Amino acid sequence: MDVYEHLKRRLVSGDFRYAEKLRAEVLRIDYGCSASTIREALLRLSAVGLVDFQEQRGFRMPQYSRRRQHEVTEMRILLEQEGACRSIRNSTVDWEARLNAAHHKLSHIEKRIAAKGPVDGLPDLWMEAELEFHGTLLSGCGSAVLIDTHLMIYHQYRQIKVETDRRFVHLAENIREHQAIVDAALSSDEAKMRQSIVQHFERHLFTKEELLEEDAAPIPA
Amino acid sequence: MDVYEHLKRRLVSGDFRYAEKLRAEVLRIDYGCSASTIREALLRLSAVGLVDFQEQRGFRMPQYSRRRQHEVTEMRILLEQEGACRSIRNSTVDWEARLNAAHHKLSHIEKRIAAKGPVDGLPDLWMEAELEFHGTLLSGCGSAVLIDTHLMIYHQYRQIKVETDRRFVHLAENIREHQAIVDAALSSDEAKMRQSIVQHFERHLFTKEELLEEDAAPIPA
DNA sequence: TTTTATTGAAATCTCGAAATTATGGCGCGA
DNA sequence: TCGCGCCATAATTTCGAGATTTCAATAAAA
Repeated sequence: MDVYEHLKRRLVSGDFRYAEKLRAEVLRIDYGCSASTIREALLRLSAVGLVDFQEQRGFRMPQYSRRRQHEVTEMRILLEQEGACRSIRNSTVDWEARLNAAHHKLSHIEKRIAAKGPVDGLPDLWMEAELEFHGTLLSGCGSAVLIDTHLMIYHQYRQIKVETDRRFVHLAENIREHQAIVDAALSSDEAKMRQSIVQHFERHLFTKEELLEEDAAPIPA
Repeated sequence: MDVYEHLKRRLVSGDFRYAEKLRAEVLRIDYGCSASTIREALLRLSAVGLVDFQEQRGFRMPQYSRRRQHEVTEMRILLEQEGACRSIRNSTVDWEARLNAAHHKLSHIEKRIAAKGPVDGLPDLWMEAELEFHGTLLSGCGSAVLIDTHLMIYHQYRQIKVETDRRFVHLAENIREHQAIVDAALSSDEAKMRQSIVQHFERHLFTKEELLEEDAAPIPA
């Protein structure tokens, strides 16, 4: 079993609570390996921002913070706008087809959740399909560096938003917003793409006041 | 001694040649510690893109590639434009002063190099001052995530460009370009800032043809 | 000659124990 | 009662040896 990949999955799937301590000696039991192997995975995860690491004080799931959610969301906007617009500029029929397919799969799952609620393995399927959709959006941009950087930020975002996203509060809006992104792609309209991406994310940004409020006293998710 | 930080420094300072193998058992001698400790540092460095890691095949200094230089440069343009413009929007006297100071230090070193050549510890001083300058540029942007992401990309850029940058081929242009960035900052002119940043980097971008040429046959730095 | 097997050496990875450092409880003195 | 230092316990980090895998050189076969 690949400890690194599996721990990463758990970190962005809400298996750990915010600020929860991650003890190698405890986690080793789940994987039947030594603590060193777990430590190795945790160190790598800390380098990509999914684990908080302090020397001599061990590892933790990151603390939730509005400011961090705000900044990571801003970063997603920046990177997805750039990547999507470059994909449009390089636009191929293949890319459009793949984006359409990814959107079709995603919206199918979203509609099932809208009908039945988040049952079965639907939340996991949704997470997978959502990543696939946003990944496909950038897949035509022509820059592996941009794609990798975005993937890193995407996982940080997922980790911050698991708890709320798993409740699927904004399902109807999400469906509309994803559709708007596909429309912009198919009409090769960069301005519309930029606008659609902002609209998709702006509800997860905070106002200056909300951020300052947090500085005064920590606020749970 | 902090193995991680020291190895990082060596990786971006040209201590290793492109694609050179990094053997933990060899490096341990430099640091007087066990191979596991080196391995740990190398794994973390691989997570931030400064070391190539392949399972069961060990660690390497990354291979040079035009495409990678092109993509990382594009990424720096994107992130520094965004960060610098946000710094301008939040502009404070303090930020302007710090940018001015960082630029003053940098251009002082650059002028000494222009006069005497890259002697003494000047290249190291230059590297430090250049990072300080570009870091200060973003320091007022208000986003730790943007700053951290930029820093990661900055180090990747440095690693790719050490060999050429240490020869200080474009010193005169660099001085002018840094000055243009400071001017844009002091006049709070976002459009001019974006333009100055592009001008500072565009000579490190490649044409489509140059990139395709590399795809046919690998090309050394 | 070219390709495939074999085999020994070298590199990598995993492990559990030892060394180091933090943490929390208790007594002492203010 | 409160603060401070000390000690026992627990957690983290380092280490070197053993197990596994890769690499390279040579031999065998096509």
